[in-house]
Amino acid sequence: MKEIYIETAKEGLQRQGYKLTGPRLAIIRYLAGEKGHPDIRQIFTRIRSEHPGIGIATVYRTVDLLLELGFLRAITIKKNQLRYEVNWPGDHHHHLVCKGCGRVIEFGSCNFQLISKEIEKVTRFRIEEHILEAYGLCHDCLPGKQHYSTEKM
Amino acid sequence: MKEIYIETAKEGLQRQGYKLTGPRLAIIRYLAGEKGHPDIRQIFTRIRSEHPGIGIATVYRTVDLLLELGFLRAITIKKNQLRYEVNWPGDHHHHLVCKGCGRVIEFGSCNFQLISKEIEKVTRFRIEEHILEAYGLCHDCLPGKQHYSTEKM
DNA sequence: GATGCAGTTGATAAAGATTATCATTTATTA
DNA sequence: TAATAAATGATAATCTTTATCAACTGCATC
Ligand SMILES: [Zn+2]
Ligand SMILES: [Zn+2]
Ligand SMILES: [Zn+2]
Ligand SMILES: [Zn+2]
Repeated sequence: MKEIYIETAKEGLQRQGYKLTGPRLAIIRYLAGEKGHPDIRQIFTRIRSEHPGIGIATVYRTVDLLLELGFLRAITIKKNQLRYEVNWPGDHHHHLVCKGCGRVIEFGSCNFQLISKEIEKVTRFRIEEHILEAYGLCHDCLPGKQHYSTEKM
Repeated sequence: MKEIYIETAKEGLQRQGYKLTGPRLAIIRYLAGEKGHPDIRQIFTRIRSEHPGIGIATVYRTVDLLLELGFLRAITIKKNQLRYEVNWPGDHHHHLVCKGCGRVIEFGSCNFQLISKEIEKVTRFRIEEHILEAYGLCHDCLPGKQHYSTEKM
């Protein structure tokens, strides 16, 4: 799976005329093995540990490129902080974020395609992608409904 | 509608112990009459035209406060740029953004609630809100499928 | 394998966005 | 009206993202 992704990304870059450079390969390999949802800063520091010379600008550039080519997805865990994850083929899922502790859970039960055709017809748009994020409280953060006692104490 | 929103927001602020200040009222009134999806900068410049002394920090603070209290919603039109809109009671809608021209259309046919209960059961989260944004091409941007000819010319 | 070149990189400057600080002002209550 | 805590505006400080450009490199050609 991971190897297939790496190969597919490499082929994709080359087919579109982009060079297979060391920094790009390092970023692709790292992302292919990352299970979480790192932000730019995390990607940068992780890559730099085994590829010390890399610059932050290259990370921005490569992440943008991988987004454009569809090898990455961007998600919004919290305001003003984009996070990234591999866009595994056939793995369509979304995220549930706990507003208490920040925990992120993925869920695959998306029913957007049930209404997208109708929306396309009405709006005459061609819908290519969508993002869906749900926010709430996880089981650990639920019980203490301290909102009343601590909010304006 | 607009007046009701303004009154509700004023009451909401006071009930939670926040002062009804000039800057806050100016921002609330402006937002109540805004039909689009302004960002912080737009809110700031609009408010300043009739409330010249206001500082950008106050706009940030007030917008954050209104978000927390549920009087505003944040949406993501494009990467790294939050935009805001009034959270009208009973008006649940989402956005369709054209990747070509940036045009934004709202649609109300959301079916997320059909799966949210199941997700809550499985994950033991309590879901409080969700964001859904669709991206694609509007009718005007569709015809010229110049992607092939211009992309790497 | 050497050569040429366009694409890429890293360093760093520049620009923008957001937050922190703090003296002054203001809404609210009594 | 006076007392008080909250809020504001100016601005410094911090972060984030983008622009610039000389040096470097993958890759095609020979
Ligand atoms: Zn939690
Ligand atoms: Zn989906
Ligand atoms: Zn809207
Ligand atoms: Zn919805």
